[in-house]
Amino acid sequence: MKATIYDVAKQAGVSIATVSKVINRKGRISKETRTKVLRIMDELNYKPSVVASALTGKQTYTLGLLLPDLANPFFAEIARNVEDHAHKMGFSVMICSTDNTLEREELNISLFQQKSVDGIILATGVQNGGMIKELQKSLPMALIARDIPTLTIDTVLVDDFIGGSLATNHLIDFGHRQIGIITEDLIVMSSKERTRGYLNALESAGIPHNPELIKIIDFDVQSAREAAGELIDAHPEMTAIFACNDLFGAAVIKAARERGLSIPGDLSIVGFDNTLLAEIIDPPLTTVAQPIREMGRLVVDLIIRSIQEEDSIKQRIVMLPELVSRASVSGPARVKAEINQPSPLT
Amino acid sequence: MKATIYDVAKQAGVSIATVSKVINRKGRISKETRTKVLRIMDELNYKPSVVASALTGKQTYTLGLLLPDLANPFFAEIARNVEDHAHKMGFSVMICSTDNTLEREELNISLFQQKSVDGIILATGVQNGGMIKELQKSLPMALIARDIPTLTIDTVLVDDFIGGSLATNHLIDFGHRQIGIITEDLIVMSSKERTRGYLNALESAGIPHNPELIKIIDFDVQSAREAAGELIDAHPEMTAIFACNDLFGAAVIKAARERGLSIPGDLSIVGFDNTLLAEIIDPPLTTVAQPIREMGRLVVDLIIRSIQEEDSIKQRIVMLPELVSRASVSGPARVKAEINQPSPLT
DNA sequence: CTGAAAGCGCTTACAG
DNA sequence: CTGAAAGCGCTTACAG
Repeated sequence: MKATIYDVAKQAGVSIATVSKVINRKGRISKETRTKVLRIMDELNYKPSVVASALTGKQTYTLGLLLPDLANPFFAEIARNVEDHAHKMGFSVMICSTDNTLEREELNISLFQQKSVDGIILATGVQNGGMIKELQKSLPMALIARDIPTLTIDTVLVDDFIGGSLATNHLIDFGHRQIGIITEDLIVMSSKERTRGYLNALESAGIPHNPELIKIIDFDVQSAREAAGELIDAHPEMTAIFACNDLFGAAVIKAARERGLSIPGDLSIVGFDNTLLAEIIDPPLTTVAQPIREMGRLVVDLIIRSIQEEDSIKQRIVMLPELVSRASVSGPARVKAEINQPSPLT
Repeated sequence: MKATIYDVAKQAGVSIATVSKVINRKGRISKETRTKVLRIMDELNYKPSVVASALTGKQTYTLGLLLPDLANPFFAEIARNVEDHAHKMGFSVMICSTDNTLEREELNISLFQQKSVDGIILATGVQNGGMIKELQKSLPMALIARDIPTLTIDTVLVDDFIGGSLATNHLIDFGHRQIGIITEDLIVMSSKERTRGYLNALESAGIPHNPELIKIIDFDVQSAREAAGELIDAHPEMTAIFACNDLFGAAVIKAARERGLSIPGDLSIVGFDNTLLAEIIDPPLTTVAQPIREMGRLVVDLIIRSIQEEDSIKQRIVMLPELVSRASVSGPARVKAEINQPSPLT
């Protein structure tokens, strides 16, 4: 029913080799037969089978993308941008969510292999560097928004340490001294770095850090909300929270409001990622922006290069995050009050 | 380098036909050779090539999913659930965003065909029923969260008319009479139906509807916010808005807050979809829930059935939406005031 | 410039 | 129960 290369060849009165050549613009073909073959292909609505040509040693022109959870806005935006640029480069993308379990990760990678994807992009937190190292020999891989420093592998990510500093300094600049942080498990590299950035910013500002102000939680909105609540209840002196992603930021807003706190009046909040969420939420969330679009474009470029060139030089592209100032941060109430009072010194 | 069926056959001292049979559990194979082959397969870490077996007339075990925008939380959640159930059934899924343009839609469908996907799930608003009808002959298709009533095609969607009524009646029950609506272009079936539900609810309650309270806009958050602003500014008598999706609902909240209105005190809002957004936002958004998880499961089941059975009976599954009551709705201020005043009659 | 033939890694009758 | 052979729809040397 669907036309094959044989149908085209027969109709055009040439061999399938010739048809193949005009499809792939390879070898020398006379203009006449080329146009004729092209015309027949069009008439028959012939589309070469990717699976057949893949079997002959060519590519499948599909990429695998592994991420923790497609329903998470940050990863959904990553996926969208990877997808867009991949399409532009002639690749489709197969997407799998792993919920960060090693089991689903291995399963899906093995699936990708069976389906002969040309390369795999990982946005997921495998700690299993050994496995990846092994796989990498036979299949191009790249990391996005993740880091496995021990591996020679194409990587594009944001400097999370700087991001954490940026967020914390912003708060410090506004006069905050008691700053809480809510972060994911520190085995996740990006969380660890953001937390390091937070600690470093405090230290640089000469603010002693209080370990009790650090909450490490699982990645789900509910725990974020509870953690924020506990933090707020236990530390009335705390005037600001750095939430290590926008989802957590939203959760902090909720917890604060439930306790009758106004934002930013009673509690300032800065998030991370600059997803749709930060924009849409009320108050709009001040956050550290990852250049998601650009990052998506870059991983795709890296992996395609590594697909097309044997032994391409691996790169590690570190983007600099930027603070996007919105409405969830102000000076702490105490400071405000001081400012409003006529200073005794004037 | 990667082991093939030949390697396994040689190692096991059998023919490739035999290996194939043990892989596919077909034909009669002695227990001994089966275990032997299985052992060798394991030793060689052999995984059958899906592309080779696909070429032999079998399936590719991949599904295509076409949606307007993966970065939109509603569709991201659809994608996640489709993906999950597809994996459970042994299928991978290739995802493409179309931004609802016909051009990208056709392009991506054609791509899916070249890659020999086993079936296509459409969550996208093609009006091009003719094309789909044609394609359907050669390739199983199913619709999710979309409707093309003129087509005999597997479909699972929510009853948008009832959804619209539910939302509006909820508002009416709370005493609202001047209810605005913000909806996408009415050529999108679901929007049209939700709006019909809204009108019908008003009519049933004997409330004359005011055409000026209906805002039809493009699908983007910015226009939603502007539209909400205009509605609020022009109609101080309006006490509630039905936003045809949660994203719009969030935009309405913003617009209202910008104007110093309190929610739900001054303005009640109900959304649609019950995405993560509705939960995370402040105030939590009362909304009409689509059973996204269930819907994802069902389309996958439908399309797989239609892949496996020639001429399967097409189904159209209409789920009933449910109102999820949260904090964005209360009685209108006027009514509240009356309630609070000692009634002159007592 | 064009074509015959082998081969990619499987599956599927068919024969034994 | 097992295997030889053809075929799926292409591409790629190689010959002419």
